[in-house]
Amino acid sequence: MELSDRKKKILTAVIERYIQTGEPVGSKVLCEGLSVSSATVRNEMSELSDIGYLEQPHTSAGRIPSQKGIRFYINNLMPVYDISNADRFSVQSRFDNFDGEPKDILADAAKILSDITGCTSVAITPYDINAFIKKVEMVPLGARTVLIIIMMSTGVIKSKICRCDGELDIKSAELFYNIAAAYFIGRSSDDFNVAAIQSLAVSLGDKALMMTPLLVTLTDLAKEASMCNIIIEGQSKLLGCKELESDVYNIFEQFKNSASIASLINKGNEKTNILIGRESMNRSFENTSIISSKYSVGGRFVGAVGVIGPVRIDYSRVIPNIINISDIVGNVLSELIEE
Amino acid sequence: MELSDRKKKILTAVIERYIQTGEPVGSKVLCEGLSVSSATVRNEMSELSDIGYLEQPHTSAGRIPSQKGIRFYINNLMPVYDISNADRFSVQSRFDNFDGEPKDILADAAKILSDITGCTSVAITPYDINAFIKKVEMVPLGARTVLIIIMMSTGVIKSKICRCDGELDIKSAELFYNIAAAYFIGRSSDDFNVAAIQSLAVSLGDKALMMTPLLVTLTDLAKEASMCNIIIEGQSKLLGCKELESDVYNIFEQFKNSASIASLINKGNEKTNILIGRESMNRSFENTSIISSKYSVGGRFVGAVGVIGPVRIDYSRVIPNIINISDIVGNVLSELIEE
DNA sequence: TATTAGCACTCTCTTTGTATGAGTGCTAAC
DNA sequence: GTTAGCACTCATACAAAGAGAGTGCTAATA
Repeated sequence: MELSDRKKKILTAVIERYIQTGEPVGSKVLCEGLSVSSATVRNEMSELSDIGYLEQPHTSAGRIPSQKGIRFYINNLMPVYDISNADRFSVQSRFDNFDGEPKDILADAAKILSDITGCTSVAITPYDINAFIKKVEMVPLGARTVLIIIMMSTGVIKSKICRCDGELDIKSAELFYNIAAAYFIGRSSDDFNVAAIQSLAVSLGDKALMMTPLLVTLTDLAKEASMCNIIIEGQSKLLGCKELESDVYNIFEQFKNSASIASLINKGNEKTNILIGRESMNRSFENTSIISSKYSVGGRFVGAVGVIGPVRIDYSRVIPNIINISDIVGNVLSELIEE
Repeated sequence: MELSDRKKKILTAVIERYIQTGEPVGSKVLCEGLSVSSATVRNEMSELSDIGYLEQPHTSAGRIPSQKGIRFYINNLMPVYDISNADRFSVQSRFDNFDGEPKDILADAAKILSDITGCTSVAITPYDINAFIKKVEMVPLGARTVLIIIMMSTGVIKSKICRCDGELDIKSAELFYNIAAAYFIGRSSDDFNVAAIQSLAVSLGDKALMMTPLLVTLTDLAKEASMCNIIIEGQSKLLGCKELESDVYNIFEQFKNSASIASLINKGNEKTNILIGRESMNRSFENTSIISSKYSVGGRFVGAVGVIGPVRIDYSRVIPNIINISDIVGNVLSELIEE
């Protein structure tokens, strides 16, 4: 079902105009740019409607692109712009000399992305199924209070306070570090469970009481540090979208479900992923498009950044910006891990 | 301008019914509970309108309370319920054996508060103008990467990654701890500024290059740990409010301005604070009520929790719940500091 | 055969008019 | 001081009419 050049031109014009204005597009305004009469345009549009690329809100309105039409446009018609070097450097410069944890980098990336695109943005902290614990540290903060710190191979750092039943002496601290080195470092959080920790604790004899809270906290930390976090920025941007008015409550509710959002942003194996409306298979997002781009650390995709906006989002402008930021995030994170 | 008992009864009835239904209240429904005719009620309501306690959306509608009327109700008429012991213990139990940092406690408190009240909730992490640095720690994470940890007298803990120009040896680490003990611990973040840190760094001679990033990071951390953070939970609850429909975008924008929200929640010197609509002196919140209660640590108010909802919020139910949670937060935080 | 002008048709949107009903304010009687 | 009665006001719902935008179809044209 190959489209004629003229049909492609008309479909492109309808979509680009609709994205710009949000209004249905009539045959009259289109014929100007095509040097054919409005009747010809009407005939063509009628056929584009027949194959499901355009639809009519009602008989006497112009045409708006269907989600299927937009999909065709993105796959076949959309001009591929790249962002200017100026824009690229301007974003890059905001990450120069970055000092911080992965989640700070992604929070910044989400903020920048939301500013640039005018959309709600989402970022996922690095998640790697092969992630393992790289380092465990413990810092006493009070007589019975210690801060346990964990660093993952992904660069994720987490810390948590732990309160002990008694005072922590040097012997106990040494024991803790030995256990961490023997049972935790180099392992992934899937490798140990509550039962394993308990049997480990029991084997410690009179030190069990002292060690148990520390080991439980460490186990919790490993779990938390292995989970991916999602960061959402610019939620209020969705409130301005008229076509999302009835969805916005449900969308905000969905935002609380990190796993669901993460799976939408992280979908597929390709670097860049575009979900148009119902393609997300999620009722709350049936009128939104979700555009995301994965970032890689050490040659593996470990997370993604993206935006959520109305279906009539400016794809050709937004997509290269998302890719650019995901590349930068990947680079910054990679440098972070190397050290 | 003392109101007659009957006027008080009528004002109370109008307000409580309006809070429940959101609809204007007519004279007919009111006369049933008062054993007078609707005409009498009308006369009384007319006078209550004259003094500005009630208003009419339009001639043939019933009356709704004005913000002034609600203020009078809260100050003089509202029954003061207390929450049941069952409710109190149920909330208390969610904080038993709490392991975590202050901000985790407040995040939990905000979540619980939002669940209980059905409103958007806000919590402020402890802020104390007299706060000082209690402890500084440093943990090496990589050859050139260290994590610097700071603990404030308020119990706030913050950590930040710092990248050094060279490898950190034991001598440098010792020097860092010495400087921290001499210049940072026991001081507040206001006591040092960039200039002071720079002159300090210069005085270190050949160690300056090594120490500067560490000291800059430490200074940043002290600043961050001294600032109060605000936590907002259940934002989407505002989307359900019809009377806030036109304000919700502006409200969400305001939520990004931590200082503005903090000042609203932390207003005044009383433990409990109620801002009805325009009393907040903030256009975005002219149709919302903000109810908050300060929590104290060591006998001083250092933060607050509260809710933001429509002016027709169920004050008599919400207020005691907020107070209860603020008390619990104060207790949990106080225990945390003691250690 | 592809294109186009012309025209009837459809449907939304806005305006106007009318009826309904809830609730009020006022007046005169109790 | 209280109340019954009634005229009045205003929002809301609904129907009818006109304007406007855009279409689909048909017949003429290149």
